[in-house]
Amino acid sequence: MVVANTNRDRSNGEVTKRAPTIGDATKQRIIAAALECLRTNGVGGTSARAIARIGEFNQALIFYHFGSVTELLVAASTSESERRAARYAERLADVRTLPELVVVARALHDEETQQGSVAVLTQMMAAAAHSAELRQAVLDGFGPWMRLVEGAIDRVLADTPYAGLLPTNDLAFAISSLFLGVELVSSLDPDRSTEQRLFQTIESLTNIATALLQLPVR
Amino acid sequence: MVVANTNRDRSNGEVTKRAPTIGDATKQRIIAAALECLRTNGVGGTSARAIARIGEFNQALIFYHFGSVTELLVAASTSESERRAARYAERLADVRTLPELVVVARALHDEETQQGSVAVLTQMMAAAAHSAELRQAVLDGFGPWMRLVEGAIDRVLADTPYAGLLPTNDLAFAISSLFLGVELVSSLDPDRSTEQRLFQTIESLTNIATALLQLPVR
DNA sequence: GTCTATAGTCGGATAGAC
DNA sequence: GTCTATCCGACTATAGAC
Repeated sequence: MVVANTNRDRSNGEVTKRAPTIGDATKQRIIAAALECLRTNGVGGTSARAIARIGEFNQALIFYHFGSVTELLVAASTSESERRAARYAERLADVRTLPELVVVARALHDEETQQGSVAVLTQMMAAAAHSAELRQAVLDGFGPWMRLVEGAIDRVLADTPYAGLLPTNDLAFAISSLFLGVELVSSLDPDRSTEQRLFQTIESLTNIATALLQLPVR
Repeated sequence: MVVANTNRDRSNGEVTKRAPTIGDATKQRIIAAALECLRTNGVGGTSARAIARIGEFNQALIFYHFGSVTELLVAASTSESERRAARYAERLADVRTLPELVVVARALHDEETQQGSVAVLTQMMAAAAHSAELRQAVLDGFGPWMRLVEGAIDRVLADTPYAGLLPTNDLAFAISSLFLGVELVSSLDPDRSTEQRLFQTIESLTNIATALLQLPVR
């Protein structure tokens, strides 16, 4: 994967009337192949040719539709972030207590890991090191995600004496980062024992934490 | 970067008498160039030729000393892990209270980020996706690091009612992962405002947490 | 909008001179 | 132990047929 920049999005011409993320079917197909390529081949093995092989289309299509491989990855990152945000929005919507949050977090973690979207994210972050545009796209993707986490934290704290007293945006950033860190380390571990033990510990400590949350503020 | 495997470590022959990590000067020079290349070019831009250009030595030397680029990265990962462990050992040795731990953590975070070793780690994790050997090396590197964090946590908890009651290995894993996650997200953010705010928040919450730690166990 | 063909560059890895 | 020279495959990106 070598960074390059040429013209972009020739197929859309000057004026875009569609929502930016609902491209035509071909673009979606190319994006899907790019994600699959990142997942299975990594950044180092991700090239226009490798992506085209996976998606079974012609390599030149990538340059026609996206201008360069890097710009395709930017589109793929955005697409992936939206998918993730939608999933978290759905799952976190009903969370109102700490035990619920813990259960949902573990389920999401298992799904994300199993489906390989952690692998994609790792590769995206690595690729981001050499394209400011891609770095921004990946960072922008974290925003909505953290806001969803923050919303869930707000609801969990709503019934406690700490409601409105804690900096929930920092808490959301910390919890999201913790989640990300655990996912990344877990993805290196073949048997995932440490990760499973951590989740068990968290679950068994939840009642203590819940009690702490009911404690009056000094 | 394409994964490959050939013979390894021809220069050491059959019997190794030196400690495994104190290779000769040339090997160290090659490892340093590889790390620099990962930092500045990323996985995608890391090749035998690129590394040799940075270190100003001949490209063939890499294959003579390490057998393949992937095996060079394994050696570089180990070297980097040892460097990190030594640094953390030194800094965490005197930590005995929560406020001390927080101060040291922030200082370490700033140093690691500024020196670009977070960037190297990101690229290593991405590269690890396609070499089981490299994945193991990166994972192994986390072990000593987490044990150092665990030691510090043990000392912090020693003077509290929680001494011996909390699963400090899980705590260490969680805190290390949190640290890693924060570093990775921070490395994407150009102005690092979120990160700095988080550390400020943590510092200002330290006294509350210290008070909580003195609370009797139910 | 999709294809083939091609340009020019860079990659891993080895053989063999010194 | 270090170098030059080389094989050959893979890469990005474009031109131009359909």
